[in-house]
Amino acid sequence: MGATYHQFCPVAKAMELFDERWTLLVVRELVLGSKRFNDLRRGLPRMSPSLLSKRLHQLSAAGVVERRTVGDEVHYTLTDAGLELRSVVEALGSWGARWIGTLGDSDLDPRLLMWDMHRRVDTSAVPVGRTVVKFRIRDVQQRAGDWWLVLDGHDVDICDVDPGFDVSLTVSATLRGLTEIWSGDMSWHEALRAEVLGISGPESLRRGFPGWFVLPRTSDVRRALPGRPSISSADS
Amino acid sequence: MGATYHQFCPVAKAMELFDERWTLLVVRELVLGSKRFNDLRRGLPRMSPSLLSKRLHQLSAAGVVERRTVGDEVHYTLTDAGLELRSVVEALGSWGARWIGTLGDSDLDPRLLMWDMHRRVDTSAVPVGRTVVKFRIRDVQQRAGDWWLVLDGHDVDICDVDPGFDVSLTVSATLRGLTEIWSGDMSWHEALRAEVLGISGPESLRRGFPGWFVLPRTSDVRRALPGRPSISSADS
DNA sequence: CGGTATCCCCGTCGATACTG
DNA sequence: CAGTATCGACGGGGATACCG
Repeated sequence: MGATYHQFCPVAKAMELFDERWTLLVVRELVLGSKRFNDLRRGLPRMSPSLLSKRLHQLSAAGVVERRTVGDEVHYTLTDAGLELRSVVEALGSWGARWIGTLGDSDLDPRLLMWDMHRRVDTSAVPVGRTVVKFRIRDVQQRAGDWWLVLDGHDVDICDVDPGFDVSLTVSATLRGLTEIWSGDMSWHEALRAEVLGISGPESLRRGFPGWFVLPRTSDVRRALPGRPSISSADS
Repeated sequence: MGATYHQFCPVAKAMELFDERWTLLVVRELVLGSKRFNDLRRGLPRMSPSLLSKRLHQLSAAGVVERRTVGDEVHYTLTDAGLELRSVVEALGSWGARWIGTLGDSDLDPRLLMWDMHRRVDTSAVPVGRTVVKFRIRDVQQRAGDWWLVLDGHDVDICDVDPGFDVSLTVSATLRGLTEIWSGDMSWHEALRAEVLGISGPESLRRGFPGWFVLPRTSDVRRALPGRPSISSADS
């Protein structure tokens, strides 16, 4: 499959596996906890199912991934070798967060963003009972810009069609703004002040809302570049 | 050049650069200290010069590498962003050392091995004056199996043709054996006992010889796999 | 030494459809 | 849900030659 470098160096041997497109992103998804084929797909929207299938086979052959049937579900999990790739993924993520400049428009994807947000909800921080957050991504055309996050106990669902529940809170944002919050380039508070973000609903929910999410680890990485421009605030 | 993943994730953005074949190995060479085009080539024997050139351009465009003319020499050096890739290279190298099993025959390369050994000589450990070590890789055909390591002060040269100096020490080894020593799968001592290595010459030199080299960092990594089989010694 | 230029092949990947 | 099948293009990259 992957071509060999004909080198004994362990970096080269490792890269024989990981220099293939998508491979390390599949690992990233598994590190983040996705186990099922279609969940992996949601985290890798542009990847074709056949290629995902192929990569899972390769990773399995390499001893990184294990495929198991659990009840009537198929689970892909990391082996011990795979778990130790977390350090590689984190090193790359930290480097990327520090050194990659402003994202291009084509890197912004509401589906992927909402999928990532939905899986990083801290359910213990959300009020008891059902809470429904409607997201409106202002600058994305109707269909793709409306999302409903349904929180209920430990269940977190993200829908791109109206599930029909009463909406507890409505969040409006630009795609870039919400992505920059999520990336750690801007705080929720800064975004509100800059009006790339708006939250409407009962004050207690509005205040609590930012705390319902655990930002990705890379959001904490100190930026080396002037980087993805945060709101250059004259005050504060 | 490299295709985009259309993802805002910093891992994905980083991999847009590094999922291309050879790219991270070029970075590895720079991390190891090579600066000049033809030195880089020596550490990447199977890479075509045009591709190396292209990769250097790409890395330069990405802000990882800087090309400078120093006197009449051209130097490629890592920028601050590039220097921080050391953590990525080391994470990959450690993972590879732990989890990659036995090397295939096609991963063994005397040229690359001798090049790597030559640049990890601890000149302070070598006797003063000129010392010439002749290596004979037993199982490699004449031409490719004979190497001369010329040590003189801080100068270290490796030759694949007889430079004509008196030989101070002769080392004979199998290609796999010497590679395994270098990889940390076997100690010099074990190799001597197993007779995959032989050293002939004055005893003081013979005894000192192993200490003239600083093994790669990954040689210290604890193996997770039964792995590249070390000599299974009944005794110890 | 420090690269470019060229050429062409073949494999990868993307897209889409389809199946149990 | 969990994949496989098929198919075509496109361009990456290997090899080699060549240049200042």
